[in-house]
Amino acid sequence: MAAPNQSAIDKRRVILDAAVRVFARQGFHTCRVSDIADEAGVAYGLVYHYFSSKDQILDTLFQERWDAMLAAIAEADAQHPSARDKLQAIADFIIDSYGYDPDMMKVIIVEVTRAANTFGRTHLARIREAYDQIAGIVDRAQAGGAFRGEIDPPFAALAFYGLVEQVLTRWIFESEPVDEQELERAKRLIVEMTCLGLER
Amino acid sequence: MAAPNQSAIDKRRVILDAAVRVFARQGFHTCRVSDIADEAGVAYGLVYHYFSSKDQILDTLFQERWDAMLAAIAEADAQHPSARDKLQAIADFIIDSYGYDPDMMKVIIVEVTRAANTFGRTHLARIREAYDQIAGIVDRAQAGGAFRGEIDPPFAALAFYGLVEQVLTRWIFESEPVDEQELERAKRLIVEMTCLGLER
Amino acid sequence: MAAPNQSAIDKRRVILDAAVRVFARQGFHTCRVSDIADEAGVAYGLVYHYFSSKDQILDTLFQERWDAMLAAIAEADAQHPSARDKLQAIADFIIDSYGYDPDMMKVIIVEVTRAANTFGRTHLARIREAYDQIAGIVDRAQAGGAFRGEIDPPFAALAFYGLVEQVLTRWIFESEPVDEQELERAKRLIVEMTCLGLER
Amino acid sequence: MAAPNQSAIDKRRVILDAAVRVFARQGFHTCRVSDIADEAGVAYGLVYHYFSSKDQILDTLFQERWDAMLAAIAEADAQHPSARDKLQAIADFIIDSYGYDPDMMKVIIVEVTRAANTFGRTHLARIREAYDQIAGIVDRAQAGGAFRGEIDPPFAALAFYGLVEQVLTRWIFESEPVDEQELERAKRLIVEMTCLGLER
DNA sequence: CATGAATGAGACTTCATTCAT
DNA sequence: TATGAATGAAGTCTCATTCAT
Repeated sequence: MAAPNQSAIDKRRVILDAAVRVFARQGFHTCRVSDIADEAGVAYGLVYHYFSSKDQILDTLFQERWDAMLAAIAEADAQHPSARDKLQAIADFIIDSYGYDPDMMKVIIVEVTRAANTFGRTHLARIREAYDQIAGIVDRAQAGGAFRGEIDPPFAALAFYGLVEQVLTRWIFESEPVDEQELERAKRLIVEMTCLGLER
Repeated sequence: MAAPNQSAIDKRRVILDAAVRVFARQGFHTCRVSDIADEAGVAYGLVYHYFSSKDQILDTLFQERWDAMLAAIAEADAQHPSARDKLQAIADFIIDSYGYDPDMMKVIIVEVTRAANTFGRTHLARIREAYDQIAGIVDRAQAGGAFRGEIDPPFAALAFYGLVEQVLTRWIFESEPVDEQELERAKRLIVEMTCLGLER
Repeated sequence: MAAPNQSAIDKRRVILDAAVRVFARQGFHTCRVSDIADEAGVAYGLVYHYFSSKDQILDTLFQERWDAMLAAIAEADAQHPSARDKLQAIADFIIDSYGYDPDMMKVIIVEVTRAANTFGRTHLARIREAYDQIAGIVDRAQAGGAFRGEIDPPFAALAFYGLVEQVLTRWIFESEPVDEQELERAKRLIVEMTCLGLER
Repeated sequence: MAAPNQSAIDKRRVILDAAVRVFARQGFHTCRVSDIADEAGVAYGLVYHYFSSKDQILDTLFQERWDAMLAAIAEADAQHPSARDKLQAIADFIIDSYGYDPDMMKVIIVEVTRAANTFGRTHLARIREAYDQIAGIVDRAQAGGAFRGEIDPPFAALAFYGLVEQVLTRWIFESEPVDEQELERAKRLIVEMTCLGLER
């Protein structure tokens, strides 16, 4: 009676977590709301008690995840002095996120991008924020002389994030789970590739 | 009855072209087969005379486009001696493809490449071929000493294609059309970024 | 725990009154039980503490109102000697009821009649009682010579009640509230029309 | 091949006719679209090929019927010189309509005319036209001296139509079908009551 | 008495696909 | 080749009702 029921199972959370698994497994368009309810072990109608539509579940998932992403980027920017270390921290965060919850990352990458085309127009601005923060890091590194000035920062952000996303996409399409060693190798190569390029 | 009607409007082509516009505008899952028929100006049933299903229309679109893509990569590899020029030719081809038919590229990227669960699965092997060809280019450049050996070729292919796709994705979700100058700038920066990296 | 809470707000009454407003505003079929609870300012489940179903709320409303109606008719019949005055008293009661609580009358007229078709079969006998009482008034007036005998009493009851209902229906459909003067005019005309007819 | 398929069964018509029976039997809100499809003997989806919603079926039914009603009133007004004969012709038309297709009249009265909140609202203006035409008949009869001037015409229209509707409503809620003799009696009494009133 | 989370049957509507002409 | 009516499975969402607290 003193504390709000912390021990009680938060059904909303249960549904959200189940949705991640179902979206990852079957895809947003292919799965049914009943699949989510079944996966969560709750009654059909309860999904609509907490969410107004199937779309809103995906929306919520994206928002939660993207908030964490933006926070991590800000944190990376604040913690590290060198641009390379900042990018490394961001890459680490995203790659570790995949290691921790590959389903969630699959949903974010596969479904939200697709959805941005139709109902997710709202999220575009939020997604852009991440790019802008990364571009800011590059911009300041160029000003400070650590990065060369030929590549304009927004473009550099595309390259960095594009590589990260491509790595995740590759993992997503592969059937086998990714081991710790592969995660570490990816973290290192992403930053190496971004900072040094291919040419000797 | 005598000659094969070459002059007659190729309805199959008309339907395919209409599908590109409709898929780009509404998304594959959101549009109806009747939308395609309407856009093409043909009767509902005719779509099913030429295609066995809605999926098959997208399949056909992807195959046509990806064949062209693979041919262009092979051509780029054959025509140019330096790895950098090869990559430039590939980037040029893809960027120009977008300039020529942005709807088509939008469909390929949004509806096929990202459709990990449902659609993309089918075409995975074919998509992989493109990566492998690019990786091959890098591999040979490393062997020849033009590229440094720290980045393994498949990973480099991810970086290159990831950047290209990211640029297109940005354009896709922007409302305004992209002008010629922007196309040229992108072509240059993609190769510059890939080959030289950010660090000075 | 000691005294029966007379001063306590009678939640059952609150719910019933709220239901009248909600049914009037949205219609019985269109509104949700939660709308009633919201309007009443009580918890969802409390509605089901006092009523076994949504139907039963409408039932209760009808019964309360129709009891009053039958009592008023009996009273009118008892108080006045002339048939015309009896009819006038009945018309006055119904019209004044509308003036006092138009929502309630709207519900009775619009929803119960509709409902009679489906679940309200029960109320038909009770509704018939009102007609029968009015017919009885006419019958005795014909026997006493005040009314001419050409119209059989049950039919006359239809004409009288039909006119009253039609007047209310008109008001119900109109958006603007009805003023006192209009109420009085209707009372007068209803009886005039019923007793004297149109022809000179 | 010459004539447009006149002999072909008009499925739209079949669905409409089936809807009348189903709405009359179960009520608009209580029946399912599948009930209509079953009653019509067509596939579920065909209902939606011809009508955009369940509501629109009822709309269509009302419009068809009310057009006939307005035409009949206009015809009655044009054909007969005396106001009493005009009213008689109108009463005849409505009563005969019930005799011919009681289900249709039940639907119009129970589901549309009384559906103040939701449905009727849309058709209000059209319904009003009928009242206005009847009021016009009364108005001219008063001007010509055939009717006395104490009752204002719109009010007289309420009385006339109210009685007709009340008679039909009575029949609707009685279980037994109405015989020819009863129809004729009603026609006569409606006009008699309206024109002469109850008092001697 | 009071609360509102939980249940799940059921309705409407959509739309890919088929088929008779 | 071409048409569009016809089919019916399937999915989303609603909401009356129950129940644990």
